[in-house]
Order: sequence, then C-alpha cells, then structure tokens
Amino acid sequence: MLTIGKLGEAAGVKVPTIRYYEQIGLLPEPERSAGNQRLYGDSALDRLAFIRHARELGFPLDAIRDLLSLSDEPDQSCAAADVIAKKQLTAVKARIARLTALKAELERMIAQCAQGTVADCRVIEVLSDHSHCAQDHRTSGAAE
Amino acid sequence: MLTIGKLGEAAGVKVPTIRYYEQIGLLPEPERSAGNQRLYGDSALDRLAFIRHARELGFPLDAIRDLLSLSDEPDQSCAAADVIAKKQLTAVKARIARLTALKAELERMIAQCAQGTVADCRVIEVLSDHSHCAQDHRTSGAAE
DNA sequence: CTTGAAGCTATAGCTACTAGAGACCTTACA
DNA sequence: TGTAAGGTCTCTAGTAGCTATAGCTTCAAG
Repeated sequence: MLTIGKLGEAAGVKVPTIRYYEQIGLLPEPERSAGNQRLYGDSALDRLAFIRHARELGFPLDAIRDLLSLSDEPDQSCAAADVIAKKQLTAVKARIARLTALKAELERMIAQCAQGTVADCRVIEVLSDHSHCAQDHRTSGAAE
Repeated sequence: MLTIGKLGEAAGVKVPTIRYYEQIGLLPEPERSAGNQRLYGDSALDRLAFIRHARELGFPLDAIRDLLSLSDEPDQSCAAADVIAKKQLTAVKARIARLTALKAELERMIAQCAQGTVADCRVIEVLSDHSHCAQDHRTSGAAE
C-alpha cells in the first residue's frame, strides 16, 4: 500500500494533482488509514500512470475519462479508443508543423537582432509585421 | 479610426480578447467615440499584431509585456529582447522533440490497436506502461 | 516521546481567455 | 426620418488544469 506521496513519486505526478484527479472523478476514492490518510494499491498506480502519459500525449482530461471508461468496461469495441487516438495524432502532427515554423521564425529573429539598441533590433519589428508570417501562421487556433 | 471589431479582424484577435488585453494593461486605453465606443489608430493595430504574433510564437503575456516595454523605450539595449527570444527558442525546440516522440507513440498505439474489443487493444496498456515511454518522456514539465 | 516531514480539508489563485446578460450605439435602407 | 439589424458597452462568471496557502492532524525515525 502506497501513501499519496509515494504514489505521486512512482507515477511522476504531484500530490495536489492526485487529489484533484480524485475530486473530478478520474481516480476512485481510495482506502484510508486509521488516521484518514489515503492508501493506494497497484491498480491506482497503473491508472495514474495511464493518466499521466495520456496527459503528456496531449489528451484532454475528458478524452482520458473516455479512455478510462473503455478500460473499465473491456467488452466494448476498441473502435472508440482508436478514434480518440487518431484524433490526437492529427492534433499532434499539426502542433509539430506549427512549432517547426515558429522555430524558424525565432531563429531568424535572433539572427537579425544585432547587439545594439532596441532601435536597431528587429525582434519587435519582425513580430509586428504580418508579411513576415510563416505560411501556417494563420491556420491555427488549435488545442494549445 | 478603427472600431474594436475592425481592429480585431485586422489583427486576427477576437474582440473580447482585445478588451482583456486593455484590462490587463497590454494595450493602452483608446479614444472613445461620442457614444463611448473604442476607436483605434494604426499604432494600436501594430501593437496588437505584435502581441498576437508573440502569443503564437509561444511567448507568455509577461514576456510580451517586457518586450513591449523595451519597444516603448527604444534606447535600451537589445540584449534583453534577445534573451527572451532565445529562451523561447529553447522551449520551442524541447516541445518539438517531445511531440515528435509522442507522435511515434501514438502511431504505434494505433497500429497495435486491432479492431477487436478493448481487451485486445493495446492503447491503454501502452499508455499505462512506463517501459514503453520514449526517451525524453521524463524530462518534461515545460511550459505547455 | 518528541520532532519534523508528510498528510488532511478547504479555499483561493493562476493563465489566457470565452461566454452570457442586458443595455446602448451606429449604420444602411425604405 | 424611422427602424431594424448588428456591433459595442460593462459586468460577472465560467473554462481547463492545475498550484498555493492556511491551519490542522498523523506518522515514522531517533
């Protein structure tokens, strides 16, 4: 049996975050010790690790909730989980594309920024001029 | 003179967001019409475009505030702006690396997810197992 | 048996917006 | 000149996903 601190350490999740996940119903209420402290078994660790990795993959908590409900009822079709994963993959690809363009923009900004005064510095100028925009700059509004 | 709606359209920023930026002091209070509606000149458009692009580049509002204060006093050294941009570049690079690893993970998940029941589906298994983690998975905690 | 770390609840705060209510202004057209 | 549509006004509250604080209790080591 793990205390909340040990569980958090094992899963790489901060203690208040675990309590938050319990509060919003992502984690079930655990057993308590005689002194009212939470005690977790291995299944809680698995579940929390699942949540953590899904968060790192960019899944919103609602999607994670869906995925967990699938695993809680394992006779359902896999198609639903597959749909969620594919949707996330699309979003991840879009983010990579956008960040790559932004990286180029930042690099150009830094290259143009001589070590003079701000008056000579193009960082600000570059950022206020639309004509410098990278292509995908306007097709954004995605889940950030 | 632009109304707030035209300004938002020109800069690609929603109207409530402009009012929000004014509220937190990123934009100065503009002139008003006889009927108390905001009226903006070109300098407001430049400033808002700057903010928008900086946001898209991933700068937090605090960093943008710093950059704006630099451009408001253009005799200062450019070094500060350069430092901010470089810091952002590092963060952007890290995010790209992480997302690329995550993309591979999702692709493998989808490939492994046969169209059977969840019991056969490895989506959840992959996500709860640390040993499947990509390398940089643990070096995160970055600005998301 | 004491001390210090870890845990408890509850509430408030954070970033960067977004949405809604209900009133007012502006403009285009008849 | 009237009116109707749609833009704008202020204000408040809500969103996601946590994080921080206060003030208390419990646990484990020495």
